[in-house]
Amino acid sequence: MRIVTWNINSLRLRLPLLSRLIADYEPDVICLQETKVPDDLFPLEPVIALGYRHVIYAGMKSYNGVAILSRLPLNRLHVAQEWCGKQDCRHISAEIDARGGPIELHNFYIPAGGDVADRDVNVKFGHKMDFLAEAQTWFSARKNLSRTVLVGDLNVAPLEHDVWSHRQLLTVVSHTPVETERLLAWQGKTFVDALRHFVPASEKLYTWWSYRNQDWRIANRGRRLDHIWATPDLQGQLQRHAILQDARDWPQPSDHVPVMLELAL
DNA sequence: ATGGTTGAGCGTCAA
Repeated sequence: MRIVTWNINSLRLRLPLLSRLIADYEPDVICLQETKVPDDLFPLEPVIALGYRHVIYAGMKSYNGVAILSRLPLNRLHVAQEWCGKQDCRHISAEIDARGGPIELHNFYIPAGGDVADRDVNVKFGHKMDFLAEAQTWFSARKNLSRTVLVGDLNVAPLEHDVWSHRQLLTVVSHTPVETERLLAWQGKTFVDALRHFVPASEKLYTWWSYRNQDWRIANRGRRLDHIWATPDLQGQLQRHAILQDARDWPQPSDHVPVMLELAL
């Protein structure tokens, strides 16, 4: 089973790129963030035409928005509709009908957190920290969580080599110690970092390159903001991963690239 | 310290 997560930064604008992703990588399940489309305008017909008959989404005008597109049957899980008391379309979850039993899938778009890493002067940072804490609480209350995959744009690069310069980014939102500690506390023993299962922590690994560099490849000031976690019982099924870097050079690209996990299911 | 770019959708705001 191939699962892709991608912050697409407007689904309607990048439908042609979605089609390219599908042609190149044939994912069974695609989790999207920043769809930026209200539910009544969701491009359902084109998505179905691409072969994804099982589709769930939660979108709003202009901002945020998450969706799961699947070739396998899905049951939407109506849990935790609200995070931090807001209905701002940052989480959607489903059970995937998989061989050997259902897989529980969570797709998150964590708040970016604004520019200043201080909740007293920046409410967006406070929101991000509260969201991470609430997510940790929610998952730690789930006893015996198994056969669960969590993906998304978590907007935190937790490890030293998840950013181009650990030293220079220690004060930059996404890599500050309070954020990275909180993200790792959420991951805890509940989840395995599936990408780092394949790529040692000593190697640089990025999934996002800013639009604000003339040549992203030459500057290579990347960060690993997009993640795939799995419960430890799935560790033996982790088969392959891919960071689809080439997508950063597709026409009118997202600043995030798709990330794929293949499970032996 | 600052600015650099992109998207949604028409105000700037968010990233």
